[in-house]
Amino acid sequence: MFFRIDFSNELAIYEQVVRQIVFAVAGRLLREGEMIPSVRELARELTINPNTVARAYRQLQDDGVLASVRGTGLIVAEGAATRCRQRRLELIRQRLAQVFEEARHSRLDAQELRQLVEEEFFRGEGQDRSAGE
Amino acid sequence: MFFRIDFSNELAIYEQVVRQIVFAVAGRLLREGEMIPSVRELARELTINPNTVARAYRQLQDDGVLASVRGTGLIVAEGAATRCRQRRLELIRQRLAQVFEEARHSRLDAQELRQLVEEEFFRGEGQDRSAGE
DNA sequence: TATACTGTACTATAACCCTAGTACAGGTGC
DNA sequence: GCACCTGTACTAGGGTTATAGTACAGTATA
Repeated sequence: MFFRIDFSNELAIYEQVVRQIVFAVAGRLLREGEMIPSVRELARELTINPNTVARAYRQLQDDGVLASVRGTGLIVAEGAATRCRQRRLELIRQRLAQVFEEARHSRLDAQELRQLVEEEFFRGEGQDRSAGE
Repeated sequence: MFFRIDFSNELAIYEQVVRQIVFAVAGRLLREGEMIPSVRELARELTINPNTVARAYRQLQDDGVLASVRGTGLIVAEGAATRCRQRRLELIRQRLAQVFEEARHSRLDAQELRQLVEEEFFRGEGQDRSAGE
């Protein structure tokens, strides 16, 4: 699968799972109606506790991203793609705004900030461009 | 003062305080040798617990950013400016890398991402440019 | 029917984060 | 000396996160 957990991240593990599934649906790595990994399977894969995965899945159901098929598993809900795309944009925008605000507030030189942005934007360019859309 | 706490932020409060002081020193809003707000004063101002501020200050001492003057208070340590500038760059770089990686991994269109970056970069341009350096 | 898989729901424990309150040694200024 | 400020160090309790383990109803498959 295409999920990774960053244990040194300040974000809670279950939040990372939620976020990555939202992003995966937004990027059509997961399609509407498609089944997602089971609670136990994903937990094993990420070496985290099944309860933590279950918590993420429950929240994603509340958000309308996932839907339960009794006794079988969870699928990507109908209409989730559009919603996730919207949410992905908001999340990225929010992060960018936060970094820029922080930088400006501490009077980091605009040009220096600009240069940082350019460097990081083009770093890793050409990665994650392989798998067929 | 120039500190603000975002209670909805995933970052722990004491971490936010640490971060903001590092950034303030980097941006010369706090100069070496200058006294910083007392534990109780900052706690009152931010409406958080003095223990939380004390914890942040203790960590900043361990990091060599602050130095204790017994019975009087805490000052910005000698040599802190350079160290904080370095750290600010790393922190910003890290955040940018994270956002870009996330966006690319979910196959957000490069141009769309680029546009988001431009929008947010120039939003708020002209703010935080007032107080005299 | 039996087996093996789903999600879901519990209890319990440990580690943090934050708050609240109290206490004390040390410095400053009247 | 006295009042008032400083940092620092405790105890205690509540909330969240993550872990471990157990249990059960529902579904698919052989």
